[in-house]
Amino acid sequence: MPRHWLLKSEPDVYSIDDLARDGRTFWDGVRNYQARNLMREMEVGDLVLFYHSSASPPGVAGVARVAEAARPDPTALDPASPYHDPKSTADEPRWSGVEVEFVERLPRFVPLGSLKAEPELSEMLVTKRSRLSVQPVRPGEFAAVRAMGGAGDA
DNA sequence: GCCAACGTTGGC
DNA sequence: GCCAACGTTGGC
Repeated sequence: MPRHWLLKSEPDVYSIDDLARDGRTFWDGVRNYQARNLMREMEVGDLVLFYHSSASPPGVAGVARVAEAARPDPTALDPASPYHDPKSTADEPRWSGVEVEFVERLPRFVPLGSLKAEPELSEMLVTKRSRLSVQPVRPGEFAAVRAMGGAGDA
């Protein structure tokens, strides 16, 4: 059984439409240890809610899938990258990312306010831990959000 | 643009 | 190891 996750991206930087255009992308730039550790747990085939943060409104825009498990994030070693981390080295990479692929754009965007208003989702982390950019999602939560977004059977 | 929440850094 | 200072995230 695949696990389920939520990944946040600012749509001004990289949106679900960008992923739809690209087909797949390497999820780089995560610089939080808890988020990194969660990404390292991801396995190929795991399903991802694609969340637009710092948007108006914020919310879930689509679904992606883990295409490749975690590997070192090369932007940490690149001095020209905004994600450069001088404490990361090639021998001991500090940060990781995963490859994700586009699955679907939800027919209806599911705003954060709707997630918060749904009793079934009262324990969902995105409604409580607003600053964690990579989150585990329960199977029931994943299904409920897809249904709220008007998606058909998977 | 503001600010609350919260993660990280670094002095001691 | 503590904790103050600081920086960042992200909702509003």
